[in-house]
Amino acid sequence: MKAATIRDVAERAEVSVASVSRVLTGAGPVTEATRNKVMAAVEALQYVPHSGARSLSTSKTQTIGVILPDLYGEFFSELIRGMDVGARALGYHLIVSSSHDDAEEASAAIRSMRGRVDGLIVLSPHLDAANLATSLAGRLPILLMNGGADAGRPSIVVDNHGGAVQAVEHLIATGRRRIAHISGPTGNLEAEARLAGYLEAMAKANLPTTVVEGAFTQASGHHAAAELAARPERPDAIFAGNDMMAIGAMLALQDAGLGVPEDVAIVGFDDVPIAGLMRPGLTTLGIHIADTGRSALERLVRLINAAGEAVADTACEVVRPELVVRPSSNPATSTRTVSGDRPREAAGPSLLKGENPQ
Amino acid sequence: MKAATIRDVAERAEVSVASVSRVLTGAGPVTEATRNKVMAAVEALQYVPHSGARSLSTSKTQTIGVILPDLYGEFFSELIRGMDVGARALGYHLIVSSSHDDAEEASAAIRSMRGRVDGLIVLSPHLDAANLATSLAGRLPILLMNGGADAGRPSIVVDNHGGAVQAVEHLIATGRRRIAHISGPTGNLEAEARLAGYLEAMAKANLPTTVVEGAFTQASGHHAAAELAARPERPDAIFAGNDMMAIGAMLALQDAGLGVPEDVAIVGFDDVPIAGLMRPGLTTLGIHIADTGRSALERLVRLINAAGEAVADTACEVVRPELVVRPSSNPATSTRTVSGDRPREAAGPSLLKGENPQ
DNA sequence: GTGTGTCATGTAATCGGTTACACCGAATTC
DNA sequence: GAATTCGGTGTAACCGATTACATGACACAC
Repeated sequence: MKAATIRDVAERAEVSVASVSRVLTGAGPVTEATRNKVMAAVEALQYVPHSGARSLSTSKTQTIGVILPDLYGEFFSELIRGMDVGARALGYHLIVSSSHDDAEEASAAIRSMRGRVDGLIVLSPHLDAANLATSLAGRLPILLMNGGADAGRPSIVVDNHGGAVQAVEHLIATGRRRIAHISGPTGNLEAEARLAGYLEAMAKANLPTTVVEGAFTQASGHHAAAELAARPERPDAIFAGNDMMAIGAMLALQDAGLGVPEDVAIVGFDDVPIAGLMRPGLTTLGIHIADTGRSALERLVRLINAAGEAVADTACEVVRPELVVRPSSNPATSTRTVSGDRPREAAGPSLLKGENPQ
Repeated sequence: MKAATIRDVAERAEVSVASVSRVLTGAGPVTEATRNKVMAAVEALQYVPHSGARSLSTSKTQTIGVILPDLYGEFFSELIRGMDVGARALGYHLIVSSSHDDAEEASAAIRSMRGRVDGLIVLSPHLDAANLATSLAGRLPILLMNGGADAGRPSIVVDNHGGAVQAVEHLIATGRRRIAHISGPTGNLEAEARLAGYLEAMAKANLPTTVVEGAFTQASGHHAAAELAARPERPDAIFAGNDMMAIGAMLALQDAGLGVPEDVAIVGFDDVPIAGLMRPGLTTLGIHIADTGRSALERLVRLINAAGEAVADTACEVVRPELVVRPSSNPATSTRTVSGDRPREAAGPSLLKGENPQ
């Protein structure tokens, strides 16, 4: 038994396909009697419009594509969660595509989405991918979240530089002087902005800098911190380029018998959910990840609806991270656990409460 | 400038639309010369076939829908990641839909996917949603991962009962006797199977049982453990229904000044990535989440391709969790950190290595 | 009673692909 | 040399919706 089409419904309801369509889309005038007949037939046949056919005639898909480098790790899963919430609320579907290691793969993914989506959100740390994206996608609305402020294109970026400065200034204010940085991979725009912020803040305070390159992974943070701990001039603080590296670093220091924060203070970046669960809780720069995802999606939908009109929205929205101080950088609270390290439930400003089963 | 259609390409290449289609789909015979002309035109016009139109004539979308209750938490994000990897490898797209609080919403989501997907993977803890799904989806291939062994339908379930028995037996073997269980929410099939396993193993060992109901969230685990810790007959071990509750419980016990595992041992379920990062590392029942997601997707694609043929695959595949012993249940290794608590990088049997940026 | 405007409805073109079928020229077979 | 394949190509029908336009019924005004 094949699925019912609009003609089957029309036949059963003894009306024309046009009337069925009008009832279903809500456009155009129909009598109450017709509506009832149609609805009854729809019910009886379990009819659901075929979205491919609909998209062919309306050239709308009610679907948004999200291009990610990889959805490994908590940052992206939180982001997607926020987007999903936004999409549901606006009646959109979400199609995700990840694991693009290079610009080539990313642009192939973008191309394969033609006719499948009404707009794209692109998170790509690859420098030129953004350019490729714009050239390839034709007139498809695109929202960039690739970390570089690409003027002239609607985009959302995190103030990585400002966040890094905050982190360093916090460490200096709590008495640290030998502050090392574990950076993200070179070539990644976010990583470079955070590194630049670190260097600037250190220079301003006339302190010497130490940088070890990591790869945004927990393992690389572990490795980098182990190396730093072994140096004769061991740092008394580490600012890591993201939380996962900060966590790796924390475990490495603890494994090496060093106290956090007594011997070495640690600050991360992102405020992923795990950050508050570590002991000691991790000081970090909080971005309301899910909220950012949601508002990104909402903005893209606005762009889609405004397509063709005077496109005033090419702004680059900046998300300013806020410093979340936890025991990992705060000697005063080091030994005993401090409340405020389970903020996901209590204090989190996330509007998006979750059931969190499993 | 509108996007190019197949007719534009045909015109520019001076061939018919049929030839263009044949070149692009790889079906049917074409001369090398024709192929070259077509490819040149495709290149020049930046042509990409409109997938809505294609799906209309072939009734295939190369897209798979995933229905989740909510993608909050690490379990689901890992699962999606695995599915995404599998989908990419097979040339499929992934459309996710989450946050369905009840059977009503879930079935609405399923309905809205008609014509949009070639098959569905449904993870729904709602008892009757499975039935609804089958009745609503018509002939759409569906793979159930809803936790109940729904005979006659292809499905994948975790051996929750067996895993729970393993957890309890491990605790008994390491000398614990007053073993409490923090269960998942009633009505959730997985939670109930784990509870049943706990009760059975305890009965077999002639030990008294203690059960506190949680909600699979970290907060509920925290709350439950705080209550247990305050009881006169404080348990010497806690088996939590999942890792997030186990983590909440661990933090609560530590906040109450109790030692883990000296005073109370803890075992979780799922082996989410955080589990190995806690101090002490959390003993848990490991499911290779991403691998499971990937193989689920691969199986669904097989089902899709076999549609119509003798449908032999209605089996219920069982994933057997394996006990991952970490310090939270192992007094011998309690004080000093033990290697093996960063298995994600080194020992993890996950085939799916990730870049893990951010 | 005729003219006019409104409203509900039906007919058919259209969106952009795929593909059954017809066709044609060249190679093979008798 | 005529008959038979057969590989390559083009024409046009079709997938299932939306929607411009035509039509028909009916009410109201004159």
